[in-house]
Amino acid sequence: MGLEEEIKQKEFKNKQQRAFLNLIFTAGHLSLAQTRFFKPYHLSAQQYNVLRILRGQNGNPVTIGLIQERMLDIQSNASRLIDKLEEKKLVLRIVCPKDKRQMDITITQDGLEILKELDDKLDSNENRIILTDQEADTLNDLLNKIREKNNRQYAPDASGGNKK
Amino acid sequence: MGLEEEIKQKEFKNKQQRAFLNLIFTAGHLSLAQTRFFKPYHLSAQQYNVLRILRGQNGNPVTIGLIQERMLDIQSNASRLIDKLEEKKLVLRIVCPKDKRQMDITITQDGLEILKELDDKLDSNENRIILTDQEADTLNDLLNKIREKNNRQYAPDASGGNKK
DNA sequence: ATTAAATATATGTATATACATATAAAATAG
DNA sequence: CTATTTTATATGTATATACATATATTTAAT
Repeated sequence: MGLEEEIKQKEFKNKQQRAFLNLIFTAGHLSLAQTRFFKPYHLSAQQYNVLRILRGQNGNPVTIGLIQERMLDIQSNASRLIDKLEEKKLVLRIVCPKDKRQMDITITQDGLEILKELDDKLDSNENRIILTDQEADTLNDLLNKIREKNNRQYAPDASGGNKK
Repeated sequence: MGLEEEIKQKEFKNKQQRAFLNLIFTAGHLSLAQTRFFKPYHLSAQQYNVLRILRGQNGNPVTIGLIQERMLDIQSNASRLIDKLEEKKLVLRIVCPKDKRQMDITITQDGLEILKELDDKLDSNENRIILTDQEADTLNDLLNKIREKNNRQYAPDASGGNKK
């Protein structure tokens, strides 16, 4: 079903607007699907993302800042995410002895296990993006292009207006 | 900058995974940009979306349900969104006389004016998706394709697992 | 060394999201 | 016509997001 039917809107200002709305719309769907996928594990997609980052370090501790930097969700509060993961005993957080401002975060055995379980489950579903290699590349390129423009226009401090 | 540099991850399982992550990542950026764009007007992107739906009705009242149906964000709480818009006097909400369960929502003059202002501002920025017509079409098609698969796999009630 | 600036992380707060449940009115069944 | 089911909307609640601000520690300046 095309975007037009889904949101019952026939008219778009131009193809760019339609693609933009479709992007927001589709991402919303995917992110809801993700939320639902992770829910039975009492994890959010973000938390899963953090666990993967940690696993990627092969046991080396990682700071909150580094996690923040690598997260998909740019405004995410890594500190509170780690809180949640720590509560669930999926990560360990200790003060870095070299620099007491920093926290050394590592993934626990429990964390690794839940990741394993999720990976298996995701494998069987990961073909949820059912695109050919070429299509996936095209999509990837188009998204990069959009972000490139977007980054210039909406830099972190560009408020985009200042009405009252 | 490609996704690889932005999230400092060189390895993806496959092109599909990279495209999927890029989609989530890019949408996050766009939606943050939207949030910031609307902030000076004390509106959210969703609220703007609702106002546009209302304007599209040319003065005919619209029910909460219809708004919900047309919204980009599928799980959005139209009822509470209308609350906010009513507080700001941008919409009018009255009980429908024909069916007292329903609410008749209409956009106010204030609502129309703020929309006009935003439209102008958006016009000058709407080229933020700087794609050719052909690229925009391609993107649109790819997104539809993704959603199509996704809809089948993650139907509203498909929990996707049921661990504790 | 002492004060100021920078950095890493945490916390407060207002709003939004996801979802379950409640309330009220209308439609339908008997 | 009364009881039941369905529909339209609202509310409660736990969690997440955006962002401003606070705290602690290190680095730099004088």
